[in-house]
Amino acid sequence: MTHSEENYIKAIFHLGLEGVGVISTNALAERMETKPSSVTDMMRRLSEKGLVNYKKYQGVSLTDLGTKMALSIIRKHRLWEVFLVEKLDFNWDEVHEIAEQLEHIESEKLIDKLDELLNYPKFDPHGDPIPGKNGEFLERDNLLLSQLSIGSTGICVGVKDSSAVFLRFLDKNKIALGNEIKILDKEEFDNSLHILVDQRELHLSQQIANNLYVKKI
Amino acid sequence: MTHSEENYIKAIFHLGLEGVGVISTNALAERMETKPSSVTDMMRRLSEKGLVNYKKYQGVSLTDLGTKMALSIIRKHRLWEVFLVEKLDFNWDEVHEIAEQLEHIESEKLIDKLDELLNYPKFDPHGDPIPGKNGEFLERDNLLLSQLSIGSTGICVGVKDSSAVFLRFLDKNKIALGNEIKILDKEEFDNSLHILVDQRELHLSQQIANNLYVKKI
DNA sequence: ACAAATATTTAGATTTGTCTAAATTTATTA
DNA sequence: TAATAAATTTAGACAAATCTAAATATTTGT
Repeated sequence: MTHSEENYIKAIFHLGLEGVGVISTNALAERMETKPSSVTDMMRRLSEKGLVNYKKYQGVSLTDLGTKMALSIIRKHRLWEVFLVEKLDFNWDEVHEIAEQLEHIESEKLIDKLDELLNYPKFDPHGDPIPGKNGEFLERDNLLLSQLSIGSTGICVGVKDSSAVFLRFLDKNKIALGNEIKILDKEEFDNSLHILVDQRELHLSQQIANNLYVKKI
Repeated sequence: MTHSEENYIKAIFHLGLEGVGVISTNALAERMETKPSSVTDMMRRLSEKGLVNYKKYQGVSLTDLGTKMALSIIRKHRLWEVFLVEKLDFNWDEVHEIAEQLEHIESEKLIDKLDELLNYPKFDPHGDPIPGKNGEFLERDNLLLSQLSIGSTGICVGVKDSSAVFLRFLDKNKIALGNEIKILDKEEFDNSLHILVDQRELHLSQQIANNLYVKKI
């Protein structure tokens, strides 16, 4: 597998998790920041290798083999992210780009050893679950902070948007994974929230609340 | 820089250290396991980028910029090798191939942090010196075990051949970097050696002795 | 259900890195 | 030093991954 092929496989997997239904050439092109014609070419190649189901004009999906590959790449990506944060002291907003490169390193043993060094983590620094060595993959509950009702409390377990800007916003406001967040009030007008986190009262826009995963307690 | 370009730069640097004089297209082709015509193409490209001095039929050498690049890649390679051995418990015969991939990861900060994690090592697991962040590069004394005279003692400081077969031979015979080796006798016929290492008497062929670097004491 | 809009694919070109075969230059040696 | 051998470069081709522009298919709206 080339790096490019791996990146397409990963993108198809992520689109599959997000949206429902088939994945269109255009959607994939947008995700890959490339042109639809390039996607068509690549789909033909991946289809020949048995990694995707592709029929002209019918959209694309991963085969079992393709899904296995995707999980392997995502496992590598997320383990490397944990390594960067836990062992090399990177901030969670700096690790994505480096992990994008490291995820393509080929060595089963390397990943197993890394997993061991990190003590078999189940989640990456953004709260995303790390697929197991044999492809086990438990999706996290996708309850968003914006879905909690007034008065209830949740533990922050992940971010939906893991862009550096969003992560730095959370840092600035001292909101971290593991924090308890209580919904004090909700504005009817814009659905913004008044919350209590760590003894502090904060005001969060709906957009922020839409990008924080919580576990209700 | 593409991976391929980096590999050529590295190969030119290593050939420069080994042999004397200019580096020929054929020598580089052999080292890169490719065809001379491919080398010619690549030399033109690297020359345009200012990384090598290249004139048709005149051989090639690195520019200052090319040398800086080579040292940076070698630094990354060797730091990753230390990481694999020290932190992930790999044997010294398993790390080269993985480091060949890792050396192409782009992130200055990553390498600085790795250097720090490993406590600023000066040598890799094979005893090769690790270039500094600013391009400092001290070549190791290149005294070979085969050059020691009878009765003298040296500390094993490196291997010239770092192929897995040779490294496993050393493991099998419990010869490791740091060991003291005393030359007990030398056979005139084949220049093989009788040595004392770690209280044990061993018999080494000249070929083995030609691939072990020592520091005389 | 047909025309217009949208999505997708095809055709043909480009870049990188490679190859083989042919041409050319440099080195050797008789 | 001239011919032969060896080394090197050129020419032309190919695969991967991309692009633009044109052609084709599908979807939508009236």
